[in-house]
Amino acid sequence: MRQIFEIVKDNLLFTDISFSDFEQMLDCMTAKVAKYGKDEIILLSGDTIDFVGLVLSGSVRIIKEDFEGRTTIYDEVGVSEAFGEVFACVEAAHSPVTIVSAEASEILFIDYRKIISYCSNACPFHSQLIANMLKLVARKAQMLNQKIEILSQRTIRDKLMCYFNFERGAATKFKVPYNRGEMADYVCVDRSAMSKELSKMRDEGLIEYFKNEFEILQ
Amino acid sequence: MRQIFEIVKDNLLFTDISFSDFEQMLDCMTAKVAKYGKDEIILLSGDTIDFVGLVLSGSVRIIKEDFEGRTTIYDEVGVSEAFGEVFACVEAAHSPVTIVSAEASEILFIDYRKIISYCSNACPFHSQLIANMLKLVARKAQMLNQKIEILSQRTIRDKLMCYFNFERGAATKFKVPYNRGEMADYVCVDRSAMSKELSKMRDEGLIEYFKNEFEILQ
DNA sequence: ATATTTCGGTTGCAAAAGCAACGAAAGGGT
DNA sequence: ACCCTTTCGTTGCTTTTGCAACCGAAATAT
Repeated sequence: MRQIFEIVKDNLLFTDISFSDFEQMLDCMTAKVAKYGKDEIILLSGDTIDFVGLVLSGSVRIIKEDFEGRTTIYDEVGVSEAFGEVFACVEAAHSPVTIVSAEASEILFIDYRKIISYCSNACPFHSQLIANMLKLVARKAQMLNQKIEILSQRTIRDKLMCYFNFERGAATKFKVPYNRGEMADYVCVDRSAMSKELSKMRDEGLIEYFKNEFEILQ
Repeated sequence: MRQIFEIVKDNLLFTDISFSDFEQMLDCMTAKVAKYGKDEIILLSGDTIDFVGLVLSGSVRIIKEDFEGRTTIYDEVGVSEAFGEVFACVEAAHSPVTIVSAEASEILFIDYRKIISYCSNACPFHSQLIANMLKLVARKAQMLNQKIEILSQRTIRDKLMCYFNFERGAATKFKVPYNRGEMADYVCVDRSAMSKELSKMRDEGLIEYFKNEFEILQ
């Protein structure tokens, strides 16, 4: 329990929530932990989603499978990060996305309704929790905006540079959580075309890379 | 005042807020109404954004200007709808987007901080307001997801069909709020290429259209 | 160690998209 | 009514992208 708290306490959802609050919360919220192996499906597109998931170890991916087998990677969610908040909050009957574990992972599930509705025990931290949830969802919306900015670029090169700029932050060297095929799915272009473009960019002295490590050369 | 309430009361932000609550709110929230002519800039990218805007009449657009003059239309916001919530909620120092009036418009601005922080008057509706705000932002995030789905399509035709499917709902005939150039900016493709594709789709008996009115055939 | 699968770069070709320019039609203002 | 601007379809051309296939290297399993 203490371990779990140590992992998730930095998440926006638990801002100003103490350990004792947390203990009480999990009690009154029918939270549960589940383990998944690599590439296991956590939630299938079309299922109802009424929980918020918190990654305790490993990582999960939000993906969408095209009716013709093509998959788009929406996002990757790492340790202490949350997923499912948005769909839970709009109380969408059916999830438009599928969620899979990208590696062996442990997930803490919290019933969404218990977060947003005041419980009968009148826990004093509920209003704090809702305010936190607001921040969390807003942050997610901001991430989605970034993704839109990437996808609105017209050429593969521009998409890549835009993505790299978000990923790098202030650093010039950075790692991406995807291999080539996955990165192509993330920026929604053909893998071989992307590979071609990356080579060209390296030839022109724009970037340098090795495996999933990239460097922007000024 | 009553007029304003009649316009915005259907917005998610005011679910379960009565008129008397609303009156009290605007008092304690330093809300103000402003008028804009067509194509006036309401907020310039880079400015700080600490308000939620509610469209009382007309409509506004969320756009992003590329450093090389190209503009992308993120979204169009009509009467009784809100904008700015996301950026206000993440307390982003600088807005990544520009907001312009698409036509003559009246906007109600509400100070964001006054919404999310409990005011000294201990207004009883504040917690309701925060819960509403959560729904609002989650809804916005869902819209962004739809936009990503559109942009993740590889061909112009697929982008258009995806967009049309969101716009049409259950109907086969529907109007879009954009002219051709704007629609091209919205789905992030070249206008002439889009025009070409629309003609082809009409030739193939897929769709029919006249001005900004479209119809999906069978 | 060897077999098998995954990964990633490359190539050639076909399809799609972007770009620039043109012109007709529609719309708005004086 | 006339002029000027905006809108939108069209065309020819160039560039970019997608696609399928291949191959060697690396990773993983047997």
